[in-house]
Amino acid sequence: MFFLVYDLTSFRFFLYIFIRVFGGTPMSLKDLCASIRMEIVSRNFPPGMKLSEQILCNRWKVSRTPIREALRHLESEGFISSSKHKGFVVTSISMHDVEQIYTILMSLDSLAGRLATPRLVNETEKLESLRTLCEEMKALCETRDIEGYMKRNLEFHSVIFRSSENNWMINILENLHSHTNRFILNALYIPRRIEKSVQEHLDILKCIEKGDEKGAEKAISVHFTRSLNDLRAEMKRINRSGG
Amino acid sequence: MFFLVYDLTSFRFFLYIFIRVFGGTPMSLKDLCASIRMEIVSRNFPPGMKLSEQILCNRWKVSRTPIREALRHLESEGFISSSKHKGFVVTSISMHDVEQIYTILMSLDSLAGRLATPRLVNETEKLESLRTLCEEMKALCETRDIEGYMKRNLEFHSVIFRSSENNWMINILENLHSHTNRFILNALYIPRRIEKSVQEHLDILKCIEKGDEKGAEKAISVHFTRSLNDLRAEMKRINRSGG
DNA sequence: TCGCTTTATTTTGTATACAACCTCTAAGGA
DNA sequence: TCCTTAGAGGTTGTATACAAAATAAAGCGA
Repeated sequence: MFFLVYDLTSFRFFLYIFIRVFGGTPMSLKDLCASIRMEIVSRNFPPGMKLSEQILCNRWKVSRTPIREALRHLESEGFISSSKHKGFVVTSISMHDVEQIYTILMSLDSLAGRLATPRLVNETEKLESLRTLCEEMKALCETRDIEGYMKRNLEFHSVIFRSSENNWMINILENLHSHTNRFILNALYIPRRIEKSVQEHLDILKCIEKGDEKGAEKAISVHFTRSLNDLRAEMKRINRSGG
Repeated sequence: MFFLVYDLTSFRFFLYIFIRVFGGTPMSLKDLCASIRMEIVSRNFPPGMKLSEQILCNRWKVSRTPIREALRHLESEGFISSSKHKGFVVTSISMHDVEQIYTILMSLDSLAGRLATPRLVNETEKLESLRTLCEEMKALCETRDIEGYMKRNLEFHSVIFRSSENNWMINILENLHSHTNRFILNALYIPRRIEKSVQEHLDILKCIEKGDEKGAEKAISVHFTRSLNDLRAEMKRINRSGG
């Protein structure tokens, strides 16, 4: 069936998927890493879960050697931890971690925004995608599709910091964002918060469109400060109702 | 000989060293990683060097499995890169990378300094070690012991950012600093620069002693900005005399 | 001598085998 | 009944074997 769509530019992609689905060739280490990481970030592999090598082997139809290499990689990214002769466990991410990460994001993400602004001003294509993401967020906010909203939110910030053209910063931010995402999806982001968040994204975009570096920096910093504050309040509320 | 010191609480430690020195048991993965990383940071394994698995196996007397796991770890730390069926190569660090890293350090290291200041004010022990490091730097600056100076310099900043008690930040900064160190040792840090640098460290320390968070943040930011500027100038000078 | 092709050797990628260790269970004694 | 402990079973850590790919080398023709 896949072989009929010859005229698609994405033919190679479909072929790739075909091969993956029917298990023709083993996955590359990078794919393997990405797959396991996705399971963790999506909380399919929840915090504290023991990752048995044998089970992972069966699931991805490879031997323990590549599995272990992938796990070591994820370990240094902070998604899992290992202890000798006891194996790998998915790390848990606490509010304490989120506070620490947000402290970094307030500083780094806004710096990335400042660096990205002059590079984004003339990139009509990327500006357009930022606008689209804002509109989608607005719509998803009204239909209360939190999952979809969070995805766009991450994408919005990614587009900006990737334009900073500072690869060291990009790597750090991608890693940190994936960790916060891991927590936030769990904490069921407060619907009330989202309306304000949409407006903050529009403020950021407005600054970037004007080429106002300092403004963008400030707007991003404010956005993360407020997000953290609201997250703190929400955690308190959950803890009160829970205890 | 080691077996006679039964009454020492550190008996197990000596036994450990004994075993290490005479190669009785294989190294732990962590040790292996640290060893290879040290070789890279110290430029014993220079940028561009092909890391043959077999040679590393012979050197550390372990099989390819733990070597590969260690290499994968160093890969995700950015010290080496790999491509399929071609193996591992020590990454090169360019002035471009250093510019990017310093951009991050200006922001993150000063943030860490701000967070660390209130925690350091009452830690007389750590303040004392910072003072000692400053004095040692001054002395090593006069005897023109660049290597020794750089070691104290890194230690000085490490003591500060480790006191931030933000583990995510500490991990990031440790990694970034080890990369800059890799470059700076190569570039033969300018002797003229060092006098100014000593003074800047004293300024930072003074702010911390006073508990002046904002002052410490600013001083660290200034320090890194100037360091980068001087490094830029030095690179230009080298390139001129080289070309 | 140079350049191309084909073969041989080396090196990496993956699977498997074995050893070391952990954990759970159950038997035995108090 | 509870605690301790020996042992079986299972999991991880490391070494090795084999397959696949890349590099080096030899052969061959111009």
